[in-house]
Amino acid sequence: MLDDRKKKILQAVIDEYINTAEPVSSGALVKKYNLKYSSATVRNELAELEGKGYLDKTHTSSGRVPSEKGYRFYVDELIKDDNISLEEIKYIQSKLGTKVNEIEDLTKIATTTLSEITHYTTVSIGPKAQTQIIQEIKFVLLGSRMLMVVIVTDSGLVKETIIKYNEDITESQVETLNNLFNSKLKGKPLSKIDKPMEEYILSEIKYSIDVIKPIIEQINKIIEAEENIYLEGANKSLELPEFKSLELVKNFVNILDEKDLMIDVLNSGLAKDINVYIGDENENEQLKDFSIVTFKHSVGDKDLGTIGIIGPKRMNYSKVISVMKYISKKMNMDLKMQDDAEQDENRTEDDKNNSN
Amino acid sequence: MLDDRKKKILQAVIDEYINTAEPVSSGALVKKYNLKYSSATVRNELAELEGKGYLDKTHTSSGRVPSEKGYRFYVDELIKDDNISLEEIKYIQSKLGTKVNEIEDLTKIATTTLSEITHYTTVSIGPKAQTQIIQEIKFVLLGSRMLMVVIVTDSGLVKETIIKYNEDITESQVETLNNLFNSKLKGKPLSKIDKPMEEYILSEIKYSIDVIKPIIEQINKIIEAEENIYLEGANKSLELPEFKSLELVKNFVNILDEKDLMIDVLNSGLAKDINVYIGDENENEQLKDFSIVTFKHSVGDKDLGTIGIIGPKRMNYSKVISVMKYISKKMNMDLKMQDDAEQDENRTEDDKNNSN
DNA sequence: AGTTAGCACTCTAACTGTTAAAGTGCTAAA
DNA sequence: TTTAGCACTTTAACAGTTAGAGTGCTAACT
Repeated sequence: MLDDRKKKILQAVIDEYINTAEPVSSGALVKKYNLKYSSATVRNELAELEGKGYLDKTHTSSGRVPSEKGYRFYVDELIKDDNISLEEIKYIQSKLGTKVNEIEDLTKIATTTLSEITHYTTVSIGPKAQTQIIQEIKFVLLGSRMLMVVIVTDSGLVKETIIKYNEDITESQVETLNNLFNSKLKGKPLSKIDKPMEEYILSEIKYSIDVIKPIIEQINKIIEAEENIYLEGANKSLELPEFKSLELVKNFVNILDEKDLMIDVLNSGLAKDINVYIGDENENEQLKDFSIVTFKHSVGDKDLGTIGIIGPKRMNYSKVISVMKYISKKMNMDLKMQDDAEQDENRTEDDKNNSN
Repeated sequence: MLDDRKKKILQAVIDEYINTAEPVSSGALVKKYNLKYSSATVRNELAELEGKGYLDKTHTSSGRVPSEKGYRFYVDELIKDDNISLEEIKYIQSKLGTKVNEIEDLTKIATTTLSEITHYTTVSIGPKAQTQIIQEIKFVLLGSRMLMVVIVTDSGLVKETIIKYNEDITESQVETLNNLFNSKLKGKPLSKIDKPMEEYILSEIKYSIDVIKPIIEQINKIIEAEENIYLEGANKSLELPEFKSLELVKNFVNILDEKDLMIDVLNSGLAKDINVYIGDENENEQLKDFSIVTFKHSVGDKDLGTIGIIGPKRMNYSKVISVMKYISKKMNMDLKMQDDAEQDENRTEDDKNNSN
């Protein structure tokens, strides 16, 4: 499609524009990138690249600026090698190396680290509860009228909620609840706590509907609750030259404030890969002046959360993608190790059972 | 200090400025507020008010703008009656009327409602953990290597955390932990889980330091963790005319992003009252162009969280203070009722005991 | 053929000057 | 003590000018 010289010039234009945020002139390209052609030749090439839709101009006599098609080509074809330094790798290792007890904490640490290294605004959400498999449901009595429900899923996600009653709950009631819910729901996906299930449990249990009803309600609430969004480095973006426009700043703050929007975007990405949405490629109208890069992290097919970067279309895609790739790999390794440890645990138990 | 006419004119200037965000001229005052003096007389009064420091000018021939001293006088002396409509009262009642199981949820609802009614940005934090009294500590085994610690305090705050082990934990160990921690810590403030306590527990318990150590660490982490801040309506502020200045917008976003700063401000307010900080009255340099209004809500002397509004110095103090007062009263009533119910519960039990 | 020097042309950004409108402060009279 | 009247100040908006940056095109060169 594009010959080598055009590719090289296109890459130079985009690299330069990402660096300087100023329209790139033919003269500057020749000087800074040691091109062995004159500015006039470069001008002809630039005109052709513009004709093909890879570049734009801000006005008739201005330098060139990448179009969205240009950025897309750049992301797909032109950035090849890893753009991550040894210091950055070490920093990531030190941050992700700290022991955490809950997956969400690891996600938060990764989100913060990603923002620190790239200097962009990052967002993340935890795993989608609905798809998780219930490993255990535990009812715990706090005082005499407060019941805590704890649900543990197979990927180690822990969700808990509290129900307050106007009458006392006894330990034997709690025992019954534990048995009933576990026998019925262990191994099922969380989304299974639905209407038929509710009716079944209500028919099964011997005491008052007033005890069960709020439990089901409350469990459904935490399952359906949109994952809380975690945001880091909103202020960093504002230092970028594109945010000299008040309009854009307001749009940006509005986007970050509208949590459902960010949750949708994070959820829409494909698993097992890094997703790049440039400007108009975003479904939502509000996002058309921004680019978003996301990745889901998971072990096997278990969704463990999604992390994303949002910034201007003039984003340092090469750095962002490299750092994300590394963080993604590192998180996977950490979780794999943990998973293997659990496997070991199971195997040891099996061995014990066999030797008995 | 100020005669009645000056007070009246000062109030008119501030009311008008809060409405229009434009410097107020002598002519506009006479016309809009039906003053029975000519603009020339008003001009003389304005000049005197300026001389006394209650008003400022943006340039020699401009209208008047309230100074911080002016706002302070306005807040302390000039706003008297409640500025809250029946619709607003009903809306608050409907929002705060929904049943919640955890105090933090009530605080969040109140924060959101406050933002919706005032159209300002609101922030809140939960109760300070350190001062709470431990009512119960419960250890719950999830699977065989995951231990959950749940702490319930006297004001109904529930904190929980998870510890993962590399070896199995038995139910009897959990039992021992429950007995030991409860016998030692029940009725003590959360802050009491300190070094001497740690050593005592370690000396008392019969098994490995590897089990206890992470528990103490993890408990300390959740106690010392700065309360998560809850933010609502950041975008609403940006519609205000003061945020035509890019500089101010960036400052504002930076402030909201710097969570420690907001936490400090919320914590610094006095209990049992509404705190108003106008511009330079704020300790922090970054806040000098903004005003902050906060209140703590509590039952008795139990701190249950703090809610605040942040906006430009040209804030509708009268509306903000009225709405806050009402929400504060309403929250207190709700919690009082709940408290009374618990009292009832205890009394009923006492009665039972007595009748036995 | 492809490349390039040269030049006319375009557009922006910064600045200068001008003008109308808004508002004050002051003086002198009521 | 109040107020009408007026000179003075400042802003904001608009128009005009200019220097500089950069392009596109033509014609010459390899």
